[in-house]
Amino acid sequence: MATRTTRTARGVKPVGYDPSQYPAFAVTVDVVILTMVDGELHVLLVRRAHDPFAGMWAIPGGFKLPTETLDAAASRELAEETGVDAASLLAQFGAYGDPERDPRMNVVTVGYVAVLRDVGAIEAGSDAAEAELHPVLDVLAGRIELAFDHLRIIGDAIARVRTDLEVTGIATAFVGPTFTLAELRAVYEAVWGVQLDSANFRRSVASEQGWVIPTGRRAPSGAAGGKPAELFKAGAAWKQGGPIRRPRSSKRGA
Amino acid sequence: MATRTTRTARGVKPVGYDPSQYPAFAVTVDVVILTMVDGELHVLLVRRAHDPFAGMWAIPGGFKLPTETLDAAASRELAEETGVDAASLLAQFGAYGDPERDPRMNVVTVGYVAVLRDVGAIEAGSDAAEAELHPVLDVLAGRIELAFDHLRIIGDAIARVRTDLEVTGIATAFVGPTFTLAELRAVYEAVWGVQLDSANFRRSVASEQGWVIPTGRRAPSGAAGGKPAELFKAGAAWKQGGPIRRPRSSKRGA
DNA sequence: CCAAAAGTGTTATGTCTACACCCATGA
DNA sequence: TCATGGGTGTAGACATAACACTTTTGG
Repeated sequence: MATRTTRTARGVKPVGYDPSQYPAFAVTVDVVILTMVDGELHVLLVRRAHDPFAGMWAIPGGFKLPTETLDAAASRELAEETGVDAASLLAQFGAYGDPERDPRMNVVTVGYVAVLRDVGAIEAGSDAAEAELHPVLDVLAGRIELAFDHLRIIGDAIARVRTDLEVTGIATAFVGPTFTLAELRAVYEAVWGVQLDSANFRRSVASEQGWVIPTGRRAPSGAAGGKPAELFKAGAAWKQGGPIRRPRSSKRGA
Repeated sequence: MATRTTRTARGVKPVGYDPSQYPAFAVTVDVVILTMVDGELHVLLVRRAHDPFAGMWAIPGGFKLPTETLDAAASRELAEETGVDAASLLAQFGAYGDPERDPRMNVVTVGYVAVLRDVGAIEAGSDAAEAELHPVLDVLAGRIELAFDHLRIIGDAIARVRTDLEVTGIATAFVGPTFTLAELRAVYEAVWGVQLDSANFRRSVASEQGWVIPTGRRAPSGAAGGKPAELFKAGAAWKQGGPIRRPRSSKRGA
């Protein structure tokens, strides 16, 4: 029919293509950088120096260049912000284009989440007044004033990480190249807000092959003593998902 | 430090905001419309009438207007394409911005997936040469020539639906307002590419309360006879996820 | 020796799977 | 009455959860 033909010609892609004829947007990439500090999930925020939203906290981000992919833009932003060069840690989780999300112009932003260990060390070397780690619980509870729609973006990032923890091997990104099972378990507990039995956790991860590989070395005990924990490195099985299923009913709240 | 301050001022959002100073992109929304036909997952494709990629198949889409949200743009596209007005069925799953994805201009597109019943009936009323349902297996196998990066986009949409089937209540979107358990089970089997035991499926869905609500009515038997199946409608429990867990090892391939 | 944390063993309780069997219908 | 698909029952395999117990460290 005529309407369908018209729609197809108009809707799928423009036929005549004077770019100025189509609405122009700025495209940015925002990166939610998550890390564990003292068994609690934290997010890296930067303080805005200028209006709009001067003085408020925001997640780092920047413009996509016409010559780079979205993934490359996110990778570049992550490297500029933390010095970490690890594109594999980045996962795209959403796009945001509400008309009023930036008061100055039409901006569509694409959200990426990066899960890292030791952002603290990297970040501590720079001006703490400009970039800081905040507990995600504080952020999600609204106790931190966030610029733009960044509260929503961070919330979506957390939701994504929660399901990715079960479906992908993202858990190993939170820990270092070698880690104890307690460290790995703390990741699940912090992200899901649950308490996992250490004995059962060990069985799920260490008895089946491919998840963790013993290094033979041991981590030093804590200040209060305790048996030194075995150090593992991540196996190949994480490519196909995670060994831990999210408990269906959690005893503790999130 | 100076570098960080500079980065923050530059990276997060522009301070001076002459829009022409920042790279301009066209922003489109593409909708992957999925439906079940004869127990097989199908995707709605439209044939392109003009270059580039004239004659090839593509997923429907169109430009985002500066005055609407991304969700609204997707909703509008879905309504224009199928006549279905159901924003709740739409789920955003990815953004695509490779520099060369559109040979004419810088286009960033945001992918949405819509899961519907009876696209067939709607689509049959219009010109079949312009819009057609194709089995996703054919598409993913590369047997259909697709425009742009639409093969990748469709692949991502399927991957999203596969996990959403376990995590969200999207399964009910494939079936009508009332449905038999065999219809619902066929959704899982088609999307996951597995065979589920009908007896065990019934137990998971119908013995626990909140998933399906009996209507008292029965569906007519098929041509070969058989006991008429009970008709159910979806309960409220689907808001918090699905009752069926994806089997860890599938007997049949996907 | 004592507290603390790692690591092992054991048992009860669910959940998943496979399959046997009965029920209701169209041809 | 026979084939077909809906629906119920049930026993074994498997997974999960809970917790007692042993091991190894720091103080």
